Amino acid sequence: MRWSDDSSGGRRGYHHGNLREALIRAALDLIGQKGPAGFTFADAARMAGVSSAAPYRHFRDRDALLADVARRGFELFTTALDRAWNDGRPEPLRAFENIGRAFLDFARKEPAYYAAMFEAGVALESDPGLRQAADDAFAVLRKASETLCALLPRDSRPPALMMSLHVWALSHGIASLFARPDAGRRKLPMSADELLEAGVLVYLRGLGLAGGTTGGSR
Amino acid sequence: MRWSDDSSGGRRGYHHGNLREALIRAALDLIGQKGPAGFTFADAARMAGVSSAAPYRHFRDRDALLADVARRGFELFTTALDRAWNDGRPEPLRAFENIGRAFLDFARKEPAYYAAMFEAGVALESDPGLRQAADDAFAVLRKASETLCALLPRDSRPPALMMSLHVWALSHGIASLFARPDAGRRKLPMSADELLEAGVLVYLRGLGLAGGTTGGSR
DNA sequence: TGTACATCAGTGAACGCGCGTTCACTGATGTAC
DNA sequence: TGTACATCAGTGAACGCGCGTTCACTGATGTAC
Repeated sequence: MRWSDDSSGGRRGYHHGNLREALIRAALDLIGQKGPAGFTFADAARMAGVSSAAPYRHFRDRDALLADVARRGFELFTTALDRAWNDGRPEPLRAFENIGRAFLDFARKEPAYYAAMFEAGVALESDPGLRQAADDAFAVLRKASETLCALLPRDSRPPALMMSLHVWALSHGIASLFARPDAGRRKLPMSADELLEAGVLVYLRGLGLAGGTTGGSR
Repeated sequence: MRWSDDSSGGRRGYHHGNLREALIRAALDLIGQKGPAGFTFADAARMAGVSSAAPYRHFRDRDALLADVARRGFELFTTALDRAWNDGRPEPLRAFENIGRAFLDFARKEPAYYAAMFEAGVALESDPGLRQAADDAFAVLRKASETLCALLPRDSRPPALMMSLHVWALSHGIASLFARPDAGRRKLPMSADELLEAGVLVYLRGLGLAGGTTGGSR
């Protein structure tokens, strides 16, 4: 056991003390700068201030490190979504929209994690717990969808799984097209947040879940 | 001028005759096999059967080749979407759904193009005409959205641009999560096509555009 | 119809570079007694 | 409290490899006259 909070790369002698963490932080930095493809094992070692052989004490190879980053990303993602949902408070519909905002927020504020999770092509099997972590994140949205569905009369309830897949896909689509660092690929008439919120509202209205008519009354 | 249809790499002597095309085909092959990150200039040259210096006669560098692939991808994409829309025939709503199917179809059948277009991180400025080609593809969806919007009474028309962005994002989200070679990341209770069609229907209903109530009547 | 010449699209050898990986090693740490 | 020892997490040198890129070159093609 050791001081687990050796802030950013400062060596304490021969032993690094927290190389595993330092490598992960380095990976995040590098992915943030050059994308998941541009990240190399050697670079991460250099950034952590160790020799290029050192990382092998902690990760089988580059992919193992990436998979670990992705897993952690999903864990943080789950926490963020769960906090946004807040058990459906103050009110399911509003809480549902909060999930959407949290989704985009995460993509924007943690582009490196997001890239490792969704764009690095990491196989979900490459790390024990990665698939589980990804499933956990999705489960938040699924649970929220179920809560919303339960508000409808029993004979007009859409499948909650389908609903959560739709919202998940729409959120990811908006995030990856419009809320990433390489954004500006297309300039929008509104923010990504507004776009997602509007989309989810229209969708929910289509399910009979959100009030209002089509017009401007909001 | 020369026989432009020298099928797949067969040299005809000292001059290749169609190296530019052969390199693009090689790039598509390689991207299809190993993803856009795994594609290298040298590999493309090898696959086309020329020395590693030859590609420089046709492309400034690797990125220029990728950008060209992306541009061509968008051109094919535009054609596919436009054909699916078919000027709104036989009936706008059905034609609109055909666009969605064509979108996923393209992602599935041309994963290499799709990756170059949406996942390779190619800057839209890196090729003259790339941005235009991307805009043209989007314009098909936009035009279709406008046609649908025009079916609504003037005072309850949603902005067509917003509508097309929603459908574009949903389509891309579903394509990139569920309709790619690396799919199986999550197994679905329905096909990607059905998922997208259902999503678009719910969305359109939310706009007041598609008939039916929420229940199972379809 | 032939010849000279400009142009073009290739060659192949060479270079520097950085990556991934292995290896025997060694300094630091923790622990048994 | 001290000492011997096992374990662990690093080093640093070395390797093979493939990539990107440049260079002077040369074979093929097209064209002017």
